[in-house]
This record gives sequence, C-alpha cells and structure tokens, in this order.
Amino acid sequence: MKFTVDHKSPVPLHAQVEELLRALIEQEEYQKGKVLPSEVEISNRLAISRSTVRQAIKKLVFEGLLIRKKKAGTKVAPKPVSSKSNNWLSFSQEMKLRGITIRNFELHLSWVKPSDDIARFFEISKDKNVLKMERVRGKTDEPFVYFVSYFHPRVGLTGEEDFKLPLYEMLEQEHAIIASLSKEEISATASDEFISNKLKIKKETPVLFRKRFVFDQGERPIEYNLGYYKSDSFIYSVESSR
Amino acid sequence: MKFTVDHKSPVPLHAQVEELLRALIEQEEYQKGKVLPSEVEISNRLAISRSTVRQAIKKLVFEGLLIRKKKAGTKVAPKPVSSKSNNWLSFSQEMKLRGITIRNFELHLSWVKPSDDIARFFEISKDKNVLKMERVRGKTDEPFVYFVSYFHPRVGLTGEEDFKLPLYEMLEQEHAIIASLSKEEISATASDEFISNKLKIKKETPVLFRKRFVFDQGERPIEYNLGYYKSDSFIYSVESSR
DNA sequence: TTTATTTTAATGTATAAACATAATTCAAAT
DNA sequence: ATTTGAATTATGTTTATACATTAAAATAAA
Repeated sequence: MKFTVDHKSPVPLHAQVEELLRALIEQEEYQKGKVLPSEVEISNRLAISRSTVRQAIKKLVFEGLLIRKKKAGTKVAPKPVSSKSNNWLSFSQEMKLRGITIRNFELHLSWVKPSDDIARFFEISKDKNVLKMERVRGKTDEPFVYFVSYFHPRVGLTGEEDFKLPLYEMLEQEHAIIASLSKEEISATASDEFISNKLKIKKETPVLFRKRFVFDQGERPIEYNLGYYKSDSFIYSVESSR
Repeated sequence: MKFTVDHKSPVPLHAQVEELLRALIEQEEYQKGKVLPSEVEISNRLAISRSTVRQAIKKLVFEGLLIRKKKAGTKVAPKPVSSKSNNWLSFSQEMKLRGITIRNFELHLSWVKPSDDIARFFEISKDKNVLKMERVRGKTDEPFVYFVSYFHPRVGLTGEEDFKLPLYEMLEQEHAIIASLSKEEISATASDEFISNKLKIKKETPVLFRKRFVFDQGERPIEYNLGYYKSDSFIYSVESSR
C-alpha cells in the first residue's frame, strides 16, 4: 500500500490523510492495539504539516474510531459493545465503525417515469420524471449490496452531481434536505438472474431484500429505495433501546 | 449575557468559546435562521485568534448543531422533527396494527447446557444450565415464526410459569427485569429440514433469520434469541428517526 | 530492590499568516 | 433587460511556530 498524498489533487490533503488512516486502521495489528505512527512521524513521512495530519486524526477521533492519549499515542478504539444513538444509518455506520471502507463501484443515474408504487409514494403524477440511481456497494470485487433509489423531484438533484460525499451529507449541505425519518421493510427472497449478476452470486441464493422509505423533517417523501444484500457476507444490524 | 473568555481559566479557550456558542444557539433568533457572527467577528470580539474560534465551531458542526456555507455564513441546523423512540418491539406491534392475532401455538421449555456462543454472551460457565424456550407463532395453522430463546439464569425463570402475558411484561412484573436494549442481526438464509417443518414450507425456501441480543438496564445480557421468519407472508418492519 | 526524580516523546492548545474557494452584490458592457 | 465581470466577504485549507500537559520510560537515589 502506498502512503503518499497528492498535492495536485482537488481532494484536500487532510481528507487524503483521513483515507490513508482509515486504511491503516483496517490492518489487524492496529485493530489489536498497536499504536499508530505519531503525528510528527506521519507529517514527516508525507511531507506535510503536523496541523494537517491533526485535522485528519481529529475527525476519526470524533467518529469514535480512534482514541488518543498524551505521550501514549493514538490507537484504534475498541469496538463499542453498547452504543448510544440508535441511528437508522446503522448499516453504513457499522461498516465505518469497523474501519472497512465500502465503495460505490457502479453508479448509474437516469431519469425515468415512476412506477405506480413510486408515484403513489411520492404523490406525484406518473408523467413527471424522477431520478433513478443504481448503485453497487462493497469492497473491491466483492459486492455487498445492490441498491436502486428513486428521488423525489423536490430534492432538486440534477443527475450531474458527483457523489463523493455520503449521499445524505451531500443532500444536507448542497440541497438543505435533511432526512430524518425512515421506514423499512425487510424480507428474505431468492435472487433472480439480475440480482445474482449484480452481487456475483448463484441464482436462487437467499438475499436480504430491503425496501426503504425516507422522509424529510416535514415527513414529506424524499427517497424510495430498494436494496438487495448478499446475505452470507452481510448482516443487517439494528440496535435500539427504550 | 456576557460574551468573554478567561485566559486564566484552566478550561481551554476553544472549550469556552464552544460554550458561548451553545448559549447563542439557544437563542430564538438563531434557531429561526439568523446567521451567527462570522469567525473573524467572534475572534475580534473575544480578542482571540480565528483558529481557536474555528476549533469550537468545527466541533458543533460535527455534532450536527451548526451548518456552514461559504460566504453565506454559519447557521443553526434545523432540528429533526419528531422522534418517537423507535421501539424494538416494532415487530409484534406491526402485527397488532394490521389486526392480525398472533398466537403461540407451540411452546416448549427445557433446561440445557449453553453452547459456546451462548456461554460467551451470557458470560457464564458452560456447566451452568440455562432455560431454553422454543415457540412457534402465527395464525392458526399458519406459522409465521419459529423462535428459540435462551435466558440468563439471572432472570430467575423457573420454567414453570405460564406465558399468558407478553414475555417482557411478565419479566417486568414478576421478575423486575426491564429489557431496555436490544441488538439484532438480520440475514437471509435457506431453510433447512427442521425449520421447513416448523414453518410448514418447502426446504431451501429463503427465510429471514434474526439473532437478537437483549440486555437489561445495566447492559447485562438477559436473552439470546434466534428467530426464523417465513418471508413471503412476513415482513420485518423498522421505523426510525433522528 | 524499591522509590523518587528527571527526561523524553507523545498529544493538546493557541496564534499568525497566506492563499483558496464559493456565493453574493453591484457596476459595467452588451 | 440581460449578461459579464470584478469586488467583497464569508468559510476552507495549509503551513509554521511556540509552548503546555501528560504519562511512559529511563535514571538516580534511598
């Protein structure tokens, strides 16, 4: 693995460092408690300033991935046994939590006429186009999930944006849309030809099928999402309390 | 309200600023969308550096309290609307909602030695017996779910009680045990001979498989639960908000 | 050997300064 | 009237520097 940054990249240095660190964190030795290289060491190695390195580390500390102690150094945080906020993004968070980097590796956008179901959910006419987004997510060459999403026109997506940020961060920052309620229905089903292809599994393998309906603060529909999860490699996890 | 910092205080400046900002944020005008004073303005007003002010603001942004935009400035993030606590009993509630009456129609109790998994979860020795409960639930002649539960000895079940009340109501009333945290892992799997029998479905049919770990208020384990859901007739539903 | 003490190596705090980037505003040119 | 462009003003990024604080590790003293 290369451990360098690119000054010419449009991606800020601190974000690049953050990614490097995430990759580091995945390594078993660090999971087991080895201290990460110190700020000074990293900044020397990458030939950037300590401040920039700090910025990256800080974010990971905030996310709860790293723990730091003066003099002792920076370590990977032990996996939370119990944890607070029961967030409906639990799924992707869980992934981040374990330091696994999931990437979108097929992303396809198109404008389509909504199906009956979708038109009804969005409360729009069937003539109006909606943005359809297909995604495969997983590790390189190991797809985990196939998603199809439909976005309400109100959201204001053009289909031209780049999806480097997590989707909901982007929506919040760029479109001032805050997803605050979701309803999900989960079932098991046998994968058909299409899904088998996407997830690189045999036909008829059981997959987890999830329908998700996402609403904004005014409880207005913003996303209609279907997800097919490869079930052997993947577990949908929910944590809740009362 | 005074808007100053104390250089002699042991509390770091950025933390002091953070507190000041939190107080500001409480004010109605900001809640309603007024932009906060800019970094430069704040740093001038407090006679500290911009970096320090930034540090404070950054934390609040990270917490989701503030939203910033270049040129536009920093505003209080709109609050998510309602958050009725997402109840982990959603499953049976959903059923009630649809007016379907679910009954337990096979209930079998036994004392068994725990498996490795269970012993580890309960943090008890493998010699100690635990109460195992098997249940089939559904409509008459139409099983929906097959459950296996194991209860921690601490719970104090004898195996003699009758389970007319919902389980957790009974635990609360009779044993003063309050289940307050649950973690679930959901996946899809093909039903084997045993499960096919219980659910009256063909072998190899996809079923929803759910592991549930239930904890009491002290986060001590009380139940280890496996559920197999007939997937065509059944949908696991989750509603959550933030 | 045990106990103080000092050194040292890590993170933490604070500042200053320069330049980048984005969105608004307002004036000039078309 | 509309477009273009420049100035302005916010946040965003990056560097450099100085010193504080903490806790481990090394050393000296009992």
